[in-house]
Amino acid sequence: MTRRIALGLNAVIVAVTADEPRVLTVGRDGRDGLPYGPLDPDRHPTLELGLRDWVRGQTGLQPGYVEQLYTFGDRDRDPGGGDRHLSIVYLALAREAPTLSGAGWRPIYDYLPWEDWREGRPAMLRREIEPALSRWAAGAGTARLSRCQVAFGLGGAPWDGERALKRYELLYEAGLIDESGAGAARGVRGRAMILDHRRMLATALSRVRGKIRYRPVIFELLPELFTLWQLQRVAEALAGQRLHKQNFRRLVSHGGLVEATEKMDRETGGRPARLFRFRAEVVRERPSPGVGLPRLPST
Amino acid sequence: MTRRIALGLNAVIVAVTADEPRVLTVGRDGRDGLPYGPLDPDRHPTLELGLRDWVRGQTGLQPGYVEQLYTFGDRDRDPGGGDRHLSIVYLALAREAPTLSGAGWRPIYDYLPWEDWREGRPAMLRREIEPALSRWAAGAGTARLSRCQVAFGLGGAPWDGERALKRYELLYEAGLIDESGAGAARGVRGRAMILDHRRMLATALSRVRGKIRYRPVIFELLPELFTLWQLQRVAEALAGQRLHKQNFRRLVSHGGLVEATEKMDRETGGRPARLFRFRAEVVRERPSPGVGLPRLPST
DNA sequence: GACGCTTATGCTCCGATTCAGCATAATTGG
DNA sequence: CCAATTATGCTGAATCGGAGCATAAGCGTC
Repeated sequence: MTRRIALGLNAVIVAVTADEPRVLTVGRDGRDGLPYGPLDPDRHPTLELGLRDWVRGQTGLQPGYVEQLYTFGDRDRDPGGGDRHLSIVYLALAREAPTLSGAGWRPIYDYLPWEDWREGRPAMLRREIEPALSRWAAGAGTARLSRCQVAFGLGGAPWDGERALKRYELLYEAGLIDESGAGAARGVRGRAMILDHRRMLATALSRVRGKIRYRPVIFELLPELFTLWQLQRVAEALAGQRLHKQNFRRLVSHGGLVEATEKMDRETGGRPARLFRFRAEVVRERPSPGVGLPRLPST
Repeated sequence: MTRRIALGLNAVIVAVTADEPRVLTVGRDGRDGLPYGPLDPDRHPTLELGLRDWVRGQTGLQPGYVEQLYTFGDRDRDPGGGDRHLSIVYLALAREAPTLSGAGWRPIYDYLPWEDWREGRPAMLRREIEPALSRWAAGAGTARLSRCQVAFGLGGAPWDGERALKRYELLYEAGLIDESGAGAARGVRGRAMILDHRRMLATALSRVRGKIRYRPVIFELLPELFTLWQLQRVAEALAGQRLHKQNFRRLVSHGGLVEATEKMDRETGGRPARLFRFRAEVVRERPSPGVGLPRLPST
C-alpha cells in the first residue's frame, strides 16, 4: 500500500457587495469550486504565503485578512483510490474586486440558503428540511432527533447562526445534500460545489459569524469610510439576520468601535449620513471588540 | 529540490488536578514534548482517529473530547534541511489518569508562567518581561510597542486571557523564549519544550479559555458529580484568574448549566456541599452556554 | 414654499444581566 | 457550647441590551 499524501491549500474568500455576502469561486467542469493549489515545499515558506500565491494566480485577488480555518483530511474525501488528499483551508476577507476570468463572486446563500433569515425564517426549512430530517431521525433513537433540534432550532431550541457547520454536516449525514451522493436531492437544497468545498464554506460561515462578535474583522469588508447603515448591512448579511437599527448604532459608536469623520454621504435618498471610520485603538481599550449581534431567543 | 512533505499529528491533552491545569507530555532527549506521531494514510481513516491512535500508544490515555486546533507548517519549524514538516495539532480534554511510563502530567503554567494570575499579577511580568519588551520595542516604531501593550495589558489596555498565543508569539519574536535560540534567556521565562511544542500549548490555552465561555466543555475535565466549588476551581485554573464565588454559583445554576443532585460532599471541611451534575439539555435552551468569566477591566 | 416621503440620529424607558458584598446555614474541631 | 470554616441565599447598585418615540435633514411634488 503505502499511499502518498497530497497536501492542498484552499481559500474561502468572503466579500459583501450590494448587501449580499459572496464567496469567490472558480469554475471546474461546470461546477463551482474554491481556489485551490497544492502546497509547494520549495516555493512556499509558510502555508499562508502559499495560499496567497495560489489565490493571486487563480483569481488575481490579494486579500488583506487571512486566517487558517481547518484542515480536512478524512479518507472519504479522496476522489478515487490512490493518494490521500489533505487540504488546509484558509478564510480570507476582502473587498469585492474584479477577478480573472474563470473566477467569480457568488452569493454564499446560494449554497446555504437555509442560513439567510434576513427576510424571516426561510420557507424551505419548514417545507423541505424539517420533514426530511424528521423522516431521517424517526426510529433512530433520541440522539439524532436532539442533534437536529439543537442545530436547526426546533422544539423550543434557539436558532444559532454560528452552528452553520453543524447544520451542513447534519444535512450531509442525512443524505439531503447533493455532494453526499443521493441524487434525488439534486439542486433542491442549495447550489452544490465540487468535493467537500461546500463544507469548507459552511465552516467559514460559522467562523465569520462567531468572529465578528469579538474581533473587529468586519472592517476588512468595508471601505475606509462608511456609514453606520453600510456597516449594519454588512453585519446583517454575514449574520443572516436583521438587526435593530438604533441599538446597532449605539453599540458600535458607544462601544468605541468607530469614530465620526467630517465627511458626509449624500447618496442615501434621505438625510445625508455621516461617514465613519474604524477606530483601531479599540483593541487597546476593550478585551473583545466586535459588533453586537443579538442572541436570538427560541423560535 | 522537490522536498517531500512529512505530516505529523500532535496532541495537547489538558486536565485539571489539584486546582492545577496540566498538560500531558512525553520526555524526549531530556526535554518535554507533546505526544506525536506521523499520519499513516493506510491505518488512519480520519485525522482524529490517527491522533487517538498515537495518543493511546504513547500515553495509554483515551481522551473523551477532541477538537482540531491548528496546522503548523512554516518552513522555519523544520529541524534540519530535507523534508518539510507539517503538524496537525489537536486539543483534547481529559480527566487526569495514570499514564504509561515516559509520559506525565505537568502544570501548564510551568511553561507559560505569566499566564497565571490567580495569585495576582505575576511578578515576573514587571520584573522581567516588561523591561525586556520595552528594550525590544524601543526605536522600532509604534506598531511594535502597541502590539506589546495590547497583548500584555500595558498602558491602560486590559489583560485578556484569550490572547495567550499572541503573548507567546511576541515573546518568541522578541527573542525572550528559549526555543527562539537566544540562549541568554535560558530557563528564565518558563520551562521550554522541543521544537514549537510550546507554541502549540499556548494555542491550546487560548482556545480553551475562549471555548469554556460559550461551550460546556469544562465538564470534560470534571467527574460526573462535582461541587460548585470544584467547578469554580477548574474554571479559575483554566482562566488563570480568580472568580467571585457567589456570582459564579448563580451564573452556572441559574444559567441552567448544572442541576443539583440529592448527594452531598462531606469532605469540604465546613458545611457539606451539594453535588451537581452537568445539564446536557442546556444546549437546547441557550445558544452558547458556558461558564461566565468576567471581562477584566484595564489594569 | 408647504407637504409628504425617506433616511439619519438622538434619547428614553425597561427588563435582564452582572458585580460586589452582606447574611445565614451547616458542618468540624476544640 | 464556641469558634472556625465552608456552603448557600439574597439584596442593591451598575451596566447592558432590546424596543420604540421623537426629531433632524435631505429629496421630490404640487
